[in-house]
Amino acid sequence: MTRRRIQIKKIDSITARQVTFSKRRKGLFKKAQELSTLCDAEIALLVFSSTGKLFDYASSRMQQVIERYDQQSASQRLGQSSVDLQLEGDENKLSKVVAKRTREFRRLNGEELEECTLEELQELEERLQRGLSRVSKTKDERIVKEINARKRKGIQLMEQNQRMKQRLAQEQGQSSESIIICSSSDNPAQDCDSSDTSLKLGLSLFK
Amino acid sequence: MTRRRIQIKKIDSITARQVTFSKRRKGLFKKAQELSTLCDAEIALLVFSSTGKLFDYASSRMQQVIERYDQQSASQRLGQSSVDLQLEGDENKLSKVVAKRTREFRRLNGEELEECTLEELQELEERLQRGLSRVSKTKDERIVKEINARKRKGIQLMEQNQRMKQRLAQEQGQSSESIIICSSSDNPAQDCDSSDTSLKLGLSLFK
DNA sequence: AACTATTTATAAGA
DNA sequence: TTCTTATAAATAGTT
Repeated sequence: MTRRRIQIKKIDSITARQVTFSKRRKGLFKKAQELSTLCDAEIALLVFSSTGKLFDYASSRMQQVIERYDQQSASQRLGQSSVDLQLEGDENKLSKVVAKRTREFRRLNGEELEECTLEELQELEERLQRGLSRVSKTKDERIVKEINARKRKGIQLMEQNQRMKQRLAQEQGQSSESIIICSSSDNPAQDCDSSDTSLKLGLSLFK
Repeated sequence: MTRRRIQIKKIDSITARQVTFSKRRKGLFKKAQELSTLCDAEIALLVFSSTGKLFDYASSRMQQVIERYDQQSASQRLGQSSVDLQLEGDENKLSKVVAKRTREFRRLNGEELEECTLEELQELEERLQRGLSRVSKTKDERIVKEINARKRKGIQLMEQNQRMKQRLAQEQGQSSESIIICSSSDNPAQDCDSSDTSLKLGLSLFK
């Protein structure tokens, strides 16, 4: 951007890279502050140098901005229907986020539990219990929901089969062919009730 | 920065502000990308417009950069040893970090639990159970440790008392004064065993 | 969304 | 690192 134009690719020379990093970082932070002030925007900027040093700027409290981002991006992701997510094959994104957070959380426990006071441990214990009960409750609700969904779907399919069987019976009465279409029980609800619950703990069957 | 110089303060005109926001935001993001590429820096940039719209850039995965920031800033805060922290009365820092993580974690659950698949819920449940049992175990160990410490301390104190009582008995045998020093039981261990356990759940007694 | 006169940012050099 | 300076890039005001 001056004496001569440069290519935007990693600078080979370490010293030149450091100099450029220093200069451009300063410029970037200035621009961020200006944008925040001029346009009343909430901005967070995190920069790690190649040597690992952290430089950060936030127009308000960093944690506040990050939390706002987490919320926003979460609701953006929730904006799409879960069906779309699954169709796009992105269903693992959420599970990865959850897993990472959980790992982080456990790492924190593993490393720092010894440093906690009794009060902190009790608080943590209570929170984990609350979290666990909420997760368990949601899981149970989900199981019931999936069972019911399967039951309904089964009933629909059975009804369709019944109708088709009747229709075919009429047509085949004309062509005098035998009717062997639906070999399962004639009670769809019972049919679904007796299905193995462990199946419902596998991947959703209707995505 | 062009036709004429401007003051860096909030732009009054809403439309002018929006135009400037759009232009400068574009410039800022470009600069961020360039810095990342040229200097091999890991960068995250979060921008919320005054209307609440989110614009973000991250040189790698946003979550990854934010976690690196959290770690960095946490370890900066926890750089001092926990002993020092306690001596300086900063023992609450750790509890705050723990609390923040836990809040984050719970928020994630709260917002996204509905979107989880059954498998994710089961995994979460298991992890929470493991985490909970670890926390409970550590808490119990801590309680036993503190009870034992109090018991030892009590025995020491009682032994001291015994010795002093004897010494005073000798001296006061000379000055013929009465001996009313220690009014508690002569069994220190039992004395401590009967102390209210709830006391041990309060602040550490020996920090 | 385009244009352009200026201001800013900055690459190379000291 | 810091300064200097020629030049590239960004952008305020205008159309």
